[in-house]
Amino acid sequence: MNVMNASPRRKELTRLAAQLFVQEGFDRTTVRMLAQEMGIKSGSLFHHFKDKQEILAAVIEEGTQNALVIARKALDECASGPEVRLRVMARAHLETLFTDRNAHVVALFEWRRLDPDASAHLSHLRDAYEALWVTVIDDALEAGLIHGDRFLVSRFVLGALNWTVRWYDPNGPRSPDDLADELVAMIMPPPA
Amino acid sequence: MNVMNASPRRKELTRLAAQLFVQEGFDRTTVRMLAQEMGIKSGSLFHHFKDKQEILAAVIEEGTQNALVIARKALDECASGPEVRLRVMARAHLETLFTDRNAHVVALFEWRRLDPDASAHLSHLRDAYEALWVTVIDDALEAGLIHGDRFLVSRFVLGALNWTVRWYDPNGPRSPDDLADELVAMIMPPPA
DNA sequence: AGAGTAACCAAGCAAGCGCTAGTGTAAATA
DNA sequence: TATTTACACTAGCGCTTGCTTGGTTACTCT
Repeated sequence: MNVMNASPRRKELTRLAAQLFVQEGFDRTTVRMLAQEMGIKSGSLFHHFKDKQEILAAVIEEGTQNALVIARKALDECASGPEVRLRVMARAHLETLFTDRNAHVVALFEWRRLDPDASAHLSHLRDAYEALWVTVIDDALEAGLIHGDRFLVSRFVLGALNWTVRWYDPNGPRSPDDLADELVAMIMPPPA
Repeated sequence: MNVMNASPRRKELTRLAAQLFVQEGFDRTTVRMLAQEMGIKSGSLFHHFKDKQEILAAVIEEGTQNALVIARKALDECASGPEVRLRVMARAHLETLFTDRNAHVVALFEWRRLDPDASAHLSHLRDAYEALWVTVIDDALEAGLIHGDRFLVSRFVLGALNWTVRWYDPNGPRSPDDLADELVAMIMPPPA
């Protein structure tokens, strides 16, 4: 088995796995299906991954890692006021959600299939990402841009954004940025 | 096999199945697990349900049916203005979501496991429910209570509400009604 | 040339899967 | 009283599952 996680082959296999996990769901995706999609035999799969669980963990880690990087970069590039930062954060969220769509759908809907160890490790990553959101929401609240309970507002906003993967069509007329702006507009009083 | 769907025994079995489906996920729930939870042997299960698929369909149908009834009743009982109707609808949504929690979690996260026939049948039920939402949102928009695209607003609101099943603790200090009110407050400009 | 290693394969095991067939039994119906 | 119906049982078939084993190929580095 390949001990190091960074092999480029492994990364490509992880991408393919993400796609299948979304198409079929983790439980219905067999190691034989995964292998076929990757152009190898099922036995060879276990050279790259310890077991099926580890493939799932790799998929989720990849997606969450990217989300964190993109969000941090987006926030760093704009040192502007809380309104812009809120919009930028929402845009960054949808950007990751739809460029790494497969990985994120897996992270959102197959998280519970992770074994406890992997779940604990990945929870830290996810918490780091959500912490970014909380600061942005806090600033917006303090500036009087939005109103309500900080905890509830962030949950509601993240829920609305995450749920987009269930209905949004990236090939439709609306861009992800449009979506983000509309959501921010919805929770902010109209410009006087 | 029991042809009629309305047997009280079957209804109880459906409730138990919903619980297991939430705990383990549909795919990981075996007919043997279901049978044990029901206090019978796995073979006996197929006297009540044609196959495993039909159990899933029964669970989802039960939940969606109830949601529709509760929402209609709530709206009928208040012929008030659009603001109250919006609040009432949000409350009704969360009320069903947490009294029939198991069934709804299954409906939200295992829908794709339905075979095409069952899915088509149940889609009509779900569409009827969502149609209620659209009228309520439309009225609120027309009254100038909220602003934005009718399609996007309803998706965002439903997303925020549905996502609560992932983080809300009914035993915590906040009631579902509080939650509903906070969400409505979030998307409405503060009272002048 | 020889050693080491990453990537792969064919074959198959043990366990578990959904589901069926056939039977027993107590209560409801004729 | 005879027959049907509802519900449960035992036993197991045919198949798929995740994963292992033991070995081969192709490439790189010394």
